[in-house]
Amino acid sequence: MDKVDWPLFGRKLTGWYRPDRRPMPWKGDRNPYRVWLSEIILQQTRVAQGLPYFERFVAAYPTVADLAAAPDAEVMKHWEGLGYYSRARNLLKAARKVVEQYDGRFPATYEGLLTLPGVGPYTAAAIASFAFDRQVAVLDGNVFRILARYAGDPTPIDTGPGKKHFQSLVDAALGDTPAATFNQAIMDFGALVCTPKAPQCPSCPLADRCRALAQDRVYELPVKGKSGKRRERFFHYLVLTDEAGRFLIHRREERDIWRQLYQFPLLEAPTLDLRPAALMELDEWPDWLPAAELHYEGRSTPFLHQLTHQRIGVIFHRFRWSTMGQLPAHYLRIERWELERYALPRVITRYLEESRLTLDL
DNA sequence: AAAGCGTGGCG
DNA sequence: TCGCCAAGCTT
Repeated sequence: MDKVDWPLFGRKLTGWYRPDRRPMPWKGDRNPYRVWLSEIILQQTRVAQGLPYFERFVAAYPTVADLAAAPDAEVMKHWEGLGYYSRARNLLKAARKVVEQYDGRFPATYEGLLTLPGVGPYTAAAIASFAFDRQVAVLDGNVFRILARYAGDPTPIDTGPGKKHFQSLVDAALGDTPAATFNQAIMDFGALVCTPKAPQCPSCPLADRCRALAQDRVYELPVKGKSGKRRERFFHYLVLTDEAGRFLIHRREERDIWRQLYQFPLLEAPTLDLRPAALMELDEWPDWLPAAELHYEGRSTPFLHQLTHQRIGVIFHRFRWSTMGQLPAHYLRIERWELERYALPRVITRYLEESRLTLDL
């Protein structure tokens, strides 16, 4: 097998590249704060989905010092709906670290950037190249796919050795090409030409040297292990209101999805089909909630909430709890309108939208 | 080192 | 409908 001519790959790639083919508000921006913010938002997230969040964060927090000074709950609220909420928690940690330990300035090297929470190899390389002109290549999903196809390389991409292997390939491909341009070009190329599902091979400028295309293996590459099956879960939310129509909520703290987001009291059960009486029989039923004082007011239709590794059936059970008095620690009694001030999982905001339409709440 | 972490769009 | 996957990181 002949060795791949990586310098040629780099020349063709940068020859194809035009910044305006895929406009993004942060493209060409060299401000480390905005580069970092955009890269965190775009981790495992499509540009179209992240874009409004970027605008919102920049407007709310123009500088890293503004962000560092923000309350946790406010940042989580801004992040609401974007998913992977550890990014928001780490965003704040990193902003505070920059302010407190780095005098308000982002580290200007790949290694320095890696010390920030939420900044891994990809993000450090992106910031180092875009904001500080460091000669480092990014390795993201696009790069894996493009290189695996171009080189016809069946090395699995989701293992330690595989990542190291493709890092060496992209390093070779980068060569002396200015890294900011190369990195932007290869990611745009992956988004516009060498796409996962419907790659534009007939019009691809790299087609004449693409080994996957020559061997008709484009759709088999890159190789990755098969995804495990989804965990099934069933959530029963208790929507408890007092005589004034106030709600009971609390913040999720456990190592699980939606940490630091707010929700109604939750019972997780082995099934979705539970009547109120069966609900109260569960071991999980909270001691502080006297079943005799509750007046059942109906339940929602089931919601199916799909996550990458879980499918969650969710039902909201409405109860009137007129004597709602002393609350357990960490539970909040709030007005209906105050709900909007808390960061909520998507399934809960969807329920609230729907129940507003049906006038249930 | 593998598993866990959200949400939405697309074929 | 369903699985894949999108500018990954942490533990």
